[in-house]
Amino acid sequence: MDLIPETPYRFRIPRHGPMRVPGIVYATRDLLPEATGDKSLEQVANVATLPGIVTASYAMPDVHWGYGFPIGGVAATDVSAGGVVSPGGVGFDISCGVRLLAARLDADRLPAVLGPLMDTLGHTVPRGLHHGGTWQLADRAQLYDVLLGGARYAVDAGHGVPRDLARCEDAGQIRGAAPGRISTHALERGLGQLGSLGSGNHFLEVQVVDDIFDEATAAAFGLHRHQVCVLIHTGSRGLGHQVCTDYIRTMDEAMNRYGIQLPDRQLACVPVTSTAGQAYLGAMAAATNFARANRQLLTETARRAFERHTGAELDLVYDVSHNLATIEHHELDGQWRRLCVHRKGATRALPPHHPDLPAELAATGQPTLIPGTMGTASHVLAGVAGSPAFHSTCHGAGRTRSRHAAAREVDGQRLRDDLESRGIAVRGTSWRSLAEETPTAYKDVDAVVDAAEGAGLCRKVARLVPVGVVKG
DNA sequence: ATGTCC
Repeated sequence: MDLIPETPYRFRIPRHGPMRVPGIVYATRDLLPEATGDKSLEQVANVATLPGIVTASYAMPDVHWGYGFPIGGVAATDVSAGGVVSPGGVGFDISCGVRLLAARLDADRLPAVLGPLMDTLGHTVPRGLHHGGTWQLADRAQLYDVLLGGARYAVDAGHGVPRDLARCEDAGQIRGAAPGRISTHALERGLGQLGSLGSGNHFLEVQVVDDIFDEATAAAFGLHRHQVCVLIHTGSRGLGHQVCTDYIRTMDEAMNRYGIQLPDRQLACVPVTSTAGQAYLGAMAAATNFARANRQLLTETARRAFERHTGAELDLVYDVSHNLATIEHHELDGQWRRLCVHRKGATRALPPHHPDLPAELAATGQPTLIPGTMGTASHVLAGVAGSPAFHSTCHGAGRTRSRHAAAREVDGQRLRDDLESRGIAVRGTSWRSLAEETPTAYKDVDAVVDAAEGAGLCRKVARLVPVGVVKG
């Protein structure tokens, strides 16, 4: 497959075979997926065959192999031109995302309290594959309230403060949620999991602002150097996973009716305007509200731990999803089009003065949060004017090795000792899950955000480093 | 990512 370098930060996969648009990969040469094993660039080309896709099939600098679509992929389809929606373009963890909290506390106060603080977080943050959450919902009716209301419902029920909502994407509550389009099985899986972290690369970290690249924007976001922060990375748990599983099956069966032919069955999709397409988008929005309420509940758990050990309050900087499909208006060749924008392992980064931004963020552009891998830095970015890829940027470091390979090559206990010796307190769940998340299985997150900035997708605002990790 | 197989 041809991969033509166009700039130091952009490569092109020219149209070939059934591709309707080219592939565009934003990365440096060093960040491109390995030639062996990782098939993500073939996946970029496969996505370019989707009915209704416009402009290009995009990959972000953290691109790697995923289910059907690459992780780090962005694809938009034209709703009024037979454009499709695909669950594989969102991912299994619907509305997986990141929330950053800024403590009214500076790093010099940490050494005295870090151990007990991490112990409390370790004991009170539910995590791991099967674990239930902190908010035991009364019944399915209350779960419907969560699925319709998202973080807004959680705050209204006392699990947060109104200011939290001003700093959530979509004010914490995405529109169009249709809980009735979620299977009983998915509802049952979600019922006990609200306020839980999950596993894999999900984490809750205590971090310190290590570097500021744009003082004015950092100040507008509520961040300053040496400030203590909490970063929460989690999603919609078993509920979102089951929604994805259910609709992949539905669409795989329904696709023939629409005469859709694809190079990979994992791209299963239907027209946005079809019954199944509308049902998926309604279920996906409901799962998104679940994920946002989930991050709201974990915020409450973090606030209680900080209150107890430091007395410091935690202010929400921002909450953003990186696994989502949304209906958005974009101008293409001078015409405004209604597009279904899939971002899978990609983050929306609206430019300054975009109409969907709240007034207090209009001047800065959308805050975009990039969780690093365990023991490495995380980043705060902002959207920029004129960015390509429907105002999207990267979402994290991006895997370079499978979980299996990582666990084979790394000893979890030794990794923990290594992190502790570097001053990072670790509260994990199992040695194996720790080993699977070794930083050596990921790209260099600093290089990823530099490439994203170099490509004109966003700009850097602040860099944070971890001092305590609670790992799922 | 995920009750890592219905």
